[in-house]
Amino acid sequence: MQNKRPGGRSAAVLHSVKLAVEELVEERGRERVTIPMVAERAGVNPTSVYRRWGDLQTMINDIATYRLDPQRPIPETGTLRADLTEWAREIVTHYSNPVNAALLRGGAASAGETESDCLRNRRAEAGMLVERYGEDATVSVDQVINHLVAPIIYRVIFLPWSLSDDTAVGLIDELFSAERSAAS
Amino acid sequence: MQNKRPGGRSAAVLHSVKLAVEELVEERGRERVTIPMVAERAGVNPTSVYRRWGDLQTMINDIATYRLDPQRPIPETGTLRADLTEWAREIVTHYSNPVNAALLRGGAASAGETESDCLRNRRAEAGMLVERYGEDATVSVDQVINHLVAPIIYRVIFLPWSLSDDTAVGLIDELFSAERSAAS
DNA sequence: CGCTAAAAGCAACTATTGTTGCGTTACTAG
DNA sequence: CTAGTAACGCAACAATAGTTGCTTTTAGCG
Repeated sequence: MQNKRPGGRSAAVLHSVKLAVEELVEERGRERVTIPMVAERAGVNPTSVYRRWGDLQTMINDIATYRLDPQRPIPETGTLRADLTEWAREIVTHYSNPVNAALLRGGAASAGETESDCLRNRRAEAGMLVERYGEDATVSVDQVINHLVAPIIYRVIFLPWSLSDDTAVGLIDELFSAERSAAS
Repeated sequence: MQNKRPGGRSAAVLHSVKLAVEELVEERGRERVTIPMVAERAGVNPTSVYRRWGDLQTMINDIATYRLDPQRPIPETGTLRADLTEWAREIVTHYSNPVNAALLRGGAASAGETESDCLRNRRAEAGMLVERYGEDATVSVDQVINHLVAPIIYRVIFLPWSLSDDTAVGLIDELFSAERSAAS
């Protein structure tokens, strides 16, 4: 994706490839998408795609990783609980979009092997949120991963129909219910 | 996989294909395994594979689904907590094997689209365990999914190095810690 | 502007994947 | 044991994926 000419034609190509990947992954599932297909849909020469990304794996992962903008503002309401609630709702909303869900499932397939992991940014954000409150934090990062992130992601991947708007708040309620100690 | 001649040569083919898939998925990750590759490794004609399963997706999913025998005995110790502990340890152990982890990641990729979901059996077992104790159950199936299954599966897929022998007991401790009410 | 080189396009090619028709093997029912 | 047929193997073929060398366009910079 790094590119010494980020503007003009390159940008246009990138944009249309992105769009094509998203459409195709949603339509057919990641497993049934190929580079020639993407190139045709994007109105771009397959060679350009091969040369920029090398293979499908890399390309889709790359596109998936940056779909939820890592630069976006992170909730900052004053309490950890409210921050996490806001943040979790955002994630649920994001993955309620079938495109994003499909990209996540694709990312899961290559999670063990490649460097790029499409949830890396999410975990970094969780860390920031908790650490912001230092000693006052009543839950640990591990607890956030285990009982907030994991259930959401699990459901997105395997039980997408079980997600609803209040999935996030339900999980938060449980997470904070017992004012549990921060041991993992 | 249904086959009107389950014995003899067919069985041998099935067995060697299974083995080949497991080896290759572990070696190269599911995304980089192809049917011709599997056939060659198995010492079988590619045509046989194409005719039996149709495509890679179906084949791998089929093989992954039955790797943790659905017929195996389910823990029955007398208390829900002990049963779940035993059961969760089994799952962690199972997925600590890189072959199984790789197959799971593969299954995730096609979870949204196909009928066959390689965790279906796991969820059925969770239901059985909890329902066995009826009203006495202090945790709900949903809680087991959210706070026991989900964290394990999430870590298998995205953070395999973070799994250890006591991951299961840690999660069980948290699940039962507050004698939480069985609301989800 | 006008250079320079990075990135895109094109075309010919190779390699791999997937299909089909047909002969062969060998499982299973009787 | 035998007949019937399901599943396998083989070979030729078709379709698709990926590579390479070269030309054309054009972003970025003085």
